[in-house]
Amino acid sequence: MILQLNREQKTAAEYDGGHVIVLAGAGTGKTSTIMGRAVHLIETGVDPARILLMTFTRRSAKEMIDRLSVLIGENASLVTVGTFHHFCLASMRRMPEKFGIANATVIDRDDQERLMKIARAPYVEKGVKFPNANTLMNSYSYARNTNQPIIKYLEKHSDYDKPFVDKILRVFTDYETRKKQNGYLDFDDILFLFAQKIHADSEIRKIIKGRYDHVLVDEMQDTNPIQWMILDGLRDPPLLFCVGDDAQSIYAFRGADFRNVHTFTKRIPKSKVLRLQENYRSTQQVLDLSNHLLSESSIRYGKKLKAHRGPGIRPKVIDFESEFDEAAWIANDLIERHETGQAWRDLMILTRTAYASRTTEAVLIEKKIPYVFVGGTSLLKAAHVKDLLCLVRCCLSHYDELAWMRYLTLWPGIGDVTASRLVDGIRQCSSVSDTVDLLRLSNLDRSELVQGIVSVMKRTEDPPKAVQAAAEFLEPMLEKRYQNWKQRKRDLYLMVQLAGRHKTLYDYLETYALDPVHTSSVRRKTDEDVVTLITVHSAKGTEATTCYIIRAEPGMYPHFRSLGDHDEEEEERRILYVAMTRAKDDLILTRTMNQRGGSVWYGDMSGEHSRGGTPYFLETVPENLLDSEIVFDETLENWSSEVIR
DNA sequence: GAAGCGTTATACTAT
DNA sequence: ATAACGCTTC
Repeated sequence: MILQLNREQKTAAEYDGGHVIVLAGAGTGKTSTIMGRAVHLIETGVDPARILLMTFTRRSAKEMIDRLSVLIGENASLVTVGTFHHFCLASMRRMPEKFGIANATVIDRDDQERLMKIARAPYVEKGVKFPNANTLMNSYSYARNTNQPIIKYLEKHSDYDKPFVDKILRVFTDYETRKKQNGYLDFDDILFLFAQKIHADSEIRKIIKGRYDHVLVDEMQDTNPIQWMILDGLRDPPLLFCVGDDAQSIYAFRGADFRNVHTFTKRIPKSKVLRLQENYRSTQQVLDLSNHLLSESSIRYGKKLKAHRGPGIRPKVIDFESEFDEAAWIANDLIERHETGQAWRDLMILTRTAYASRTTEAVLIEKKIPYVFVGGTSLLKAAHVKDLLCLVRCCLSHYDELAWMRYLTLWPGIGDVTASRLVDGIRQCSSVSDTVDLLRLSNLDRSELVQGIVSVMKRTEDPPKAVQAAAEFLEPMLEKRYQNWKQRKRDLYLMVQLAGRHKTLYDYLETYALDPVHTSSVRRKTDEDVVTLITVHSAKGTEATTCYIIRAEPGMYPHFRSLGDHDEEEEERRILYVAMTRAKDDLILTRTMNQRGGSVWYGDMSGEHSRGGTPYFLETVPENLLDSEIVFDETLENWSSEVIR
């Protein structure tokens, strides 16, 4: 297959004057240019194994791999492609002793939060407000990703007094201690440890740098300071080829700063800026609306997307009384379009939050419209799958506190208190078989509890057998616990199947901690003709002929939680911009009169005012850019809230 | 009084 | 799906 590149893209792909940043607007062929770069390098004699390609999301990593293998065949598998986290962890696993991670277990966001909850518990007093585990985790993670002392962050981003800040700092210290005791590695540790070593240890730096000649980076605008440190440590001799768009920076909550792409040439000596400006994806009217949105910002993005494809159809906004009406209308519209010849896969529904799409999803199911949900909860986060995996984890280590807590509390009669007492004992053991003896001797009248452990332990050498044993053992108990057991049971046996792809249980658990499998993506084949229901964050880099942006009402864009913080409000603008620029031909925004919208959150009642200027992004759109329509519910079927349950 | 359990309100984005 | 809270049980 041949890659068609325009002049701008070709210049970028074939640039050979050193480090380079390519500023590429939405739809200007970013991915194609990166692909073009890789192909060009290989054609001019670069060993594919000496190319490293880093992305931010698993989704784009997968897309890169797929496209690369179409373009260059077998050579594609020699190129290192992955997310920053994936690359760092894999590099560290190649020399685990040097990084001190020989026995470490990677924990996901869910486990981090549980651990934080445990660390937080002793500091909670009745009647005294204290940030919840999720909030604490966010602050802590943000501070680490931006490489600043947590105390500095708290002083700047909160109005807590000193004793309160001290208390929070103690929680974080406890969290660190517990993490170390358990041998856990959280997502931030993966980047942090790697960044630290590559800077502090010249021997390690030499080894890792020595593996590559070229480092290609996608979505550069989403790099946070730690990721910058990593790139900094990887360059010279490897050359950087970074691609990004300031207007599409939507990961500030993870420490990214869109200004990074502007300061690139200052930070990296002898580097160059190239631009891609021609949009191939959308029609001009879609871009006019998107351009307008950016033009109202206080930030100058210096960007005006020009369509290569001509004027097209004007975007429209439709108002509904309720989210049920909205969902019903969308379902009807999808069916209509499908009947008139559009493939399901050409239709995409974009949502600001996973939660806000619940109603729409329910109607898609009800109307039997085939769809995939991308973003939000993964299979691995589902309670019953966690139950299964915690039993497997217990069998691998007696000091995995989180796994033991979960497994023990599954049993009737064992709550948090009893479980944590038992865990204290278990952690004193020297092995899992020791633990089995301990549990046998303890005066619990729960001898079945031990049977599960023993039965999985016998099979630890054979991952699918071990996972199957765990599933069979837990089934009777979980069946009573969960309502829609038939569906959930399938997930468990899916996990058994997946175990077949791994040689060891350690490998199995680590793979899915970093790359959680999403229910929908496993249940459906990738090329199936289905509608995509997707969070805007996950949708970056994708496109569809017809796009619906649902719940595009006040309170969503900008999201009400960002109100009052100018930078956050502007990030919300970029989120809507990303959503709009996904559409090729048809852009449809839908709104509801939901509680969160209207004056409640923007007006006097809540007391919250936007200080950033524009309170709601679609308030001030000129008529010639956006058609508008109101749909009353007589025209739709009535949807009761019972449908949702 | 401690421990477990059921009820109710509430929910942003992702490696 | 989970946190916080009040209620029941031992």
